[in-house]
Amino acid sequence: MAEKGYGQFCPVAMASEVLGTRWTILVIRELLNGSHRFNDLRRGLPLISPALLSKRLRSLEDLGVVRRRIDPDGRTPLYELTEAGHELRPVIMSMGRWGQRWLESQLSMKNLDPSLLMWDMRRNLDPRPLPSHRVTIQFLYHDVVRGQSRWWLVIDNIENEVVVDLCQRDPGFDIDLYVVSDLRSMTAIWMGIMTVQEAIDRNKLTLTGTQHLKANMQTWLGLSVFATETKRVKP
Amino acid sequence: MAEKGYGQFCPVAMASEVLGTRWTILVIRELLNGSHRFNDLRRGLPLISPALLSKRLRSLEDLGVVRRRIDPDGRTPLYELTEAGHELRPVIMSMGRWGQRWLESQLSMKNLDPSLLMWDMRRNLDPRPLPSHRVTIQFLYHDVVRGQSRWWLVIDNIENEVVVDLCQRDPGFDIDLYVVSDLRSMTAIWMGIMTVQEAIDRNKLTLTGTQHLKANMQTWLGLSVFATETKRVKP
DNA sequence: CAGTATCCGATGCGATACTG
DNA sequence: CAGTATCGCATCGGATACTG
Repeated sequence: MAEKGYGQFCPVAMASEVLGTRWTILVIRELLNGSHRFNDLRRGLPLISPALLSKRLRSLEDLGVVRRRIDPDGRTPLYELTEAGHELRPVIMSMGRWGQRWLESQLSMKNLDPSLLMWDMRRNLDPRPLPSHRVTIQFLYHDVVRGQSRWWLVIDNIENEVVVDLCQRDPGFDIDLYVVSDLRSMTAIWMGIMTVQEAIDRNKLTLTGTQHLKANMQTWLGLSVFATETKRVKP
Repeated sequence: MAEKGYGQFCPVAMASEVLGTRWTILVIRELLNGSHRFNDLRRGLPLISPALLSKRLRSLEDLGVVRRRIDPDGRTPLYELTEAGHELRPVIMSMGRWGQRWLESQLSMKNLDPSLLMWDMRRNLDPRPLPSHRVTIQFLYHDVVRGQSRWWLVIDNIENEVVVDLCQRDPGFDIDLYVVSDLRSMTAIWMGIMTVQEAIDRNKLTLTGTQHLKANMQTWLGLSVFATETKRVKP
């Protein structure tokens, strides 16, 4: 590697020079998804080392893609996208669409991760079909090691604002719905490869609880933004 | 680097895992631009080593993005994009648009390369405003080292098909138009940062030859596909 | 919580030469 | 023309521990 660049004035070359370094695209994806704090970013990127995340954020700041601010409330830093950063959305979206269409889901299924899945669910959950009082949903992945197998989503209305909380410990509330599944199936549902109903029919998913929540799971469980993209390779 | 992956089932992560390796995006760009032969690809990627290009093509083949065929005419291999490969066009285009809008042109201008520029021009030249007989245009970059400073484009009609030839040696035909410029200015024109007329007005470009060719240069010189994208950073 | 500091190892990749 | 073979190094980034 005498020089790191491609030596080309072509905008594609320039762009892939800066976006092509490891983790960069995923850091931007997290920012686009609404993570702003250092440790929120880490949560969405469990395998990145803090040193590297820090380095990437700094480079992106130098590039004019990320702006670092101090949270007016606390004194903790916040990272947000600049206009240039927001305009990367089409890049990330087109990559995701292509990945969903053309990469074997088998590949995805090698990267199962209950923590990431639940974190995504928390983010995309659609509270509209839910009742207006507090709702607690317990997830149990029976094929996952203890300690990562049980999760609780608590959806609440606090001052007319919907708050979704994700817990790894029993929050102590009455459970409105129990969701029992294997991790693979739940991930497949999330990715749009299988519907809730199909999973139930194949005995991959068991729902126990209030009828309303059971019947509307496909709706309140907001899927991955790429779920509507049709697979073009063996699903 | 214990493992090379990101450990995420997210389609964006999967896609950037395979598209993020060095040179991959540019190899696909070249294939999208219509290069199919190994050495044509090398010409569009002067800094890649043949070993690495070979390796990338193989990976892309394994991925189902590239198909390798034997040219029926000769016995030389041809590389072409599969359907999955063609669907990467939105990814490359969005990256290019973003690069054109948000990356300082100064950066691009560090990567000036007359050979790449002429190769691009040859490819994008629009013959429609040209006369139907053979046209020869000589380019002279007065600030470029001898051996890379003079180029000839020969546009000809052979059996009702327009053929554009790029030469580094005088083809011997009468010259219909002389284009004299510095490499930086010509590249800026190509990238849509400056118009032909502006370059002439600023004494950055001199045209000598038939009136018709001079007057229509902005048209027959097909610009970079990203030239219409407006710069959002200092041009 | 939000990072830095340090170290070190794997490996990606460049350089060069060679072949069918 | 279309690659393969080989070598060796730089460097990227992972692991770990520590700090304001």
